[in-house]
Amino acid sequence: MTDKVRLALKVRTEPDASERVAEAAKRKAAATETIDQAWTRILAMNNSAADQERLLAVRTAMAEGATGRRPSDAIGTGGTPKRFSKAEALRLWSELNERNRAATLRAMVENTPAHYVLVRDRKTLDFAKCVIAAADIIAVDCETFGSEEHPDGALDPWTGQMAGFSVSTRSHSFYIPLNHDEQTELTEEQIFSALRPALESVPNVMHNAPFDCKWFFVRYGINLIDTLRADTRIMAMAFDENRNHRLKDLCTDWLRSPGDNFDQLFGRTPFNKIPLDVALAYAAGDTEKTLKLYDWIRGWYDKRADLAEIERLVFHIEMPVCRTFIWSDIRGIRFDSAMAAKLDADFAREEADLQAKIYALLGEEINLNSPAQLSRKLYGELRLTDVDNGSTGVRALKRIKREHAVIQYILDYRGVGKLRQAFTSKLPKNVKADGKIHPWHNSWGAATGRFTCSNPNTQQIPAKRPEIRHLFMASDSDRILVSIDYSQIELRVLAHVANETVLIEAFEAGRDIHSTTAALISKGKYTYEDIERWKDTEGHECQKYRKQAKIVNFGIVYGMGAGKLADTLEITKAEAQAIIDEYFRGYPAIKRYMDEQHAKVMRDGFVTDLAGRKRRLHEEIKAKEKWRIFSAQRMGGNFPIQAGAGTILKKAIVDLADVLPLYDTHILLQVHDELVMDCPRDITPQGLDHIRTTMENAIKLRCPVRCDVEINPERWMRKVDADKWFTEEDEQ
DNA sequence: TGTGTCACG
DNA sequence: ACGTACGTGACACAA
Repeated sequence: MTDKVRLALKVRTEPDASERVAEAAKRKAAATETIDQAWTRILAMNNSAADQERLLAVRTAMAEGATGRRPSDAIGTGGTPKRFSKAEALRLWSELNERNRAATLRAMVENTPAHYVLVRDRKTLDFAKCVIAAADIIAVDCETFGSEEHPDGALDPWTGQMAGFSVSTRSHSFYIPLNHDEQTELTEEQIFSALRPALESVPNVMHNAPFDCKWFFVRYGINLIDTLRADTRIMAMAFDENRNHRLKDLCTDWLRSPGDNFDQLFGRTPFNKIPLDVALAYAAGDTEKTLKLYDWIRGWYDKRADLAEIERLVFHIEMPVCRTFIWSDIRGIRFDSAMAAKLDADFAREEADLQAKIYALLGEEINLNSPAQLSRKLYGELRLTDVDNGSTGVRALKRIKREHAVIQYILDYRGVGKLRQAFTSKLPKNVKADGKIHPWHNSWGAATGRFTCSNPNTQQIPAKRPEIRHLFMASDSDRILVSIDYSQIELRVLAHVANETVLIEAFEAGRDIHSTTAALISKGKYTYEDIERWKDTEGHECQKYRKQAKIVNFGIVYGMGAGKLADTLEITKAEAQAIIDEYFRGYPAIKRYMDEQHAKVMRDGFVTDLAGRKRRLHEEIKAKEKWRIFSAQRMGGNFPIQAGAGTILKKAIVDLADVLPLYDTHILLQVHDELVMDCPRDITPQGLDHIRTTMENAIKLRCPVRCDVEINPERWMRKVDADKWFTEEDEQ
């Protein structure tokens, strides 16, 4: 028997054996486990919040005798008892829910409060108009649905439809149907001509405002953005960034009055199929709760003086930024679908070529996108060195590149496959009828206060391979894309919060910060000037030092230790430790800062950034697993830096609101330390300077803040020299 | 639905 | 004495 065959047998037989053992254990457990023990086991599993809630409901229902195991579920094949599983419990929940649904809906309709009003005729419309116009604040929410053609339309104002919307004042809650199967006496025209003035003038509050604002503007041209006072999701984020922020759950936990759950009530029924009396009871309740939640949070601001900073953050930074990016997303960014198709075809051909080469080398057609299959092939059959527990990630593969010719092909295949799967073949699907991509910026998506972005995520368009970014274009031939990014903003914030004079002086002198650190970790072997002189010389030690310094500069911000640094730089742990020691010796205030932050997290349970944004880690520091506590300390060190950098950019966005209109310029995208804007082609150097200095002066630090301006006529990241651009423009 | 991988800063 | 890289979203696979 050859080794290869023996190994193949081993690989195949082992899981069988372990499966048999597991199966026997299960049978034994089923024979001995009581239902209470089963519940303890299931509830201790890593369940999603929704599942946990459902499981608890089933347990209660079981105890009350409202449901129970079916004999067919309790007995397996051969008459052996089957143990009670999570899947079975969730099946029981579905059954219970289905049984309860009709009754719940009936009860909801019967108990509809008297101040809920269904707007279905002239009289109720006039009443709604008067009540809304007289209100000091309203809550608004819309109900949407998709179609056969656009199944995701319920989430997409560019392809879906609005079933209706609800508006709450402090006295009444209205539901105004627009497109229900159940007809009313009113047309969309009648409804909006009556309500538009009131809707657009009274300050409003919403939960997840970008969603509803976009629907109203894109579908009906109703502008609720300029009068948007608050988004209760953002207010909730400012109160507790760790929890989920669904309206229903916030109401349950904070107002102690549970909200209705759409899925639970309606399942997959599109909202336009919902009877109007049910729609009223559900939708009017949502806006009423939103307004109550808003008042509840405002109440805390009034009660607690220490929340003044949070209140300021919400109303003077977050809400203006949120409003700006609702407009940005509505405006959208032009996308070159034809070029994308061409690029996609090129990538597909390249991918097929590589795949053929790989199959020839492997002698078998495995699925290369399956980590499991690839891992078995490389480490099992081919017996290549498994450097990272069977991982087939780039890092592991790069290290065994010399062992087999196929590795480089696999890496290339991965690279081109990623570009095609994630970008050239997917981005065109996000293009709407106007030829533009309308991303969803979530201005407080991350716990650190950073933006997130989705559908598509324009923050993760490749930067190293610029051809994908080139697909994003200026809106018109007389306009250009201008991208302005903060230079080394996180390291500047670090210099500021740590008050590290060595770093501050380097920034003041305009020195390259990686070269500064490179000189430092070379232990005096090279000066800053040496590094700068030799950094681009292939193979020179200065180049190595600068490369290491760059990784250390970023790594320290993340709380990187010697182990990870050694891993990344492919040096010994002792060498890595020596570099870190040298770094902290040269930047003593950074060491002090990190120690202070770690102590602060452990003492207070939270840390703050320069605008009072908080990261609460109370639960983490109480964890019994050491790694979670270490992780919390790293977060404590990293948060003020990452959040601070994010807050500077947000403050800049607020300040730019008064500047950009002067130059007919609009923000299109945010990529953490960068803003991509759409400008007139004839914008002046003075105009760009004004925009740049506004960003640089957004928040004063102990060191200067600098931005770089890139001029991209037509395509993102296809930049031209600014001086040349302006002199040539003048000649025309 | 969770996991692995990989794109970004 | 020991030991640790932060924050995201999207895709394909495997169950």
